Amino acid sequence: MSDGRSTSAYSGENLLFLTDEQLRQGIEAMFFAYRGFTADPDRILSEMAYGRAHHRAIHFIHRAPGTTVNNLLNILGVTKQSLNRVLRSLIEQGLVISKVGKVDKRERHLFLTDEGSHLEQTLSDAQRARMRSAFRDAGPEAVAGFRTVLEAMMDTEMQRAYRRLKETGA
Amino acid sequence: MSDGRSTSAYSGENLLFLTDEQLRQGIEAMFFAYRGFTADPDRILSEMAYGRAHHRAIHFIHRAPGTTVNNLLNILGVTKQSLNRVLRSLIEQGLVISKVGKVDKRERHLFLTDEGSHLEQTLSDAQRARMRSAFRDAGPEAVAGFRTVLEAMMDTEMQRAYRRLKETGA
DNA sequence: TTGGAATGTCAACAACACTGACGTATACTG
DNA sequence: CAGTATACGTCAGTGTTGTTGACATTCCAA
Repeated sequence: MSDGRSTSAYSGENLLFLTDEQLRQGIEAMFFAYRGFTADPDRILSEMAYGRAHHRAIHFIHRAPGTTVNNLLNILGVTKQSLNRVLRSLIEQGLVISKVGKVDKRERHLFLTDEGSHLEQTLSDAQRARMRSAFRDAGPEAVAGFRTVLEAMMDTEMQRAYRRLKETGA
Repeated sequence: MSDGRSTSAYSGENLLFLTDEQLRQGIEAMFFAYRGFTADPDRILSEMAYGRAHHRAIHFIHRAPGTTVNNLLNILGVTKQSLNRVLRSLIEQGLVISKVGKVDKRERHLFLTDEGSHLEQTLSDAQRARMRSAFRDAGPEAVAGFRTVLEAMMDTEMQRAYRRLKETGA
C-alpha cells in the first residue's frame, strides 16, 4: 500500500522510476496532457452542435469505414443508447451514412460522407498538429517510450483493439 | 494539411516517427490509455456518490494541502460553479474542510479530513498500481520518454502548473 | 469611501454517460 | 418450423460534469 520503499531494495537495478513520487508525477502528467490533447478539437466542436463523443465516433468510422455499430460500441466502450444518440445526429446532419449489411442484414455498416470526411480532416489536423509538435520536441526515442508506456497502461481488451487498428493502418 | 509527406524530405534524419500514421497511432494510444488510466478509480467511485471530478479535487487537495479555491480552479480548469458543487458535497460528507484564510479572509483553504485522506489513498493506490505495472513493463527509458512527450503535449500554462507540482513533491 | 477582487449561491441548461424496458428484423439451431 | 439469440433502434428516467448568467457578501486597497 503506497509502498514508497518497496522499490528500492532490488538488487543492482536502479528502480527509482517506480517510486510513488514518480508514479504520482506520471499520473499528473497524464491528467494535464490529456487536457491539451483534447483542447484543440474541443474548441472546433464547441462552435458546432457537436462534442467529444461525436469526434470519437467520426474518428473511428474514418479509421475503419464500414464498421458495424456493435464494433464501434466495443471500441468506444459506451452503451448503445449513448452511441445511438450521437450516431443519430451525425446521420441526420449528413456526416455519416448507415448501410444495411449484405451478408447479415441485421448489421449496419457506417461510413463518412464527404462532409463527414471533411470534418474529420479538420479535427484530426488540429489534433495531429499538437501531437506532431510534441513528438518533434521530444524526439523519436521519447516517442517510442511514450507509446510503450501507453500501451502497457491499456486494459487488455483495448490493447487488442489498438494493435488491430495499428495493423490495419500501415 | 494532413501533410503525410511533409516529414520525409528532411536531410539525413529519419523522421518516420512524424508521419501522419504515427501521429494517428499516438492519438489512439492516448485515447485507449486514458480509459485504462481512469478505469480503476472510476470503478471505486461509482460505488459511492462520487465521480471523477471528486477524485481530481481530492487528488490536488492532497497534493497541496491548504490550497485556495481559486488555485484549485486554475489547476482543474473548470468553472468555480462546477468546482463548488463538487466541493460542497465533499465538505458535507466530511471529506474536506474549508478554512477561512488568516491573512485574507476571503480565501478558503482546503484540507482533507482523515476520512478524505483515506479515500485519497484508496483511489491513488488503485491508480498507482496500474501506473506502476505499466512503468515496470515499459522500463525506465520508456518512462522518461513517456513523460517528455506528455509534458510537450500540455498547454503552456499546464506545463507550469505541472512543473510547480513536481518541485513541491520531491 | 468607492471600486474591484475573491468567494459563494441560485437557476437554467447541455453533453454525455448510465440503467431498464421494449420492439423489430434477421439469423441460427435443434 | 419453432424457439432462441443477435443486432439495432428507441423511449424514459437518472446522474455527473460541465457551461452561462445573475447576484450577494466580504474584504482589501487606492
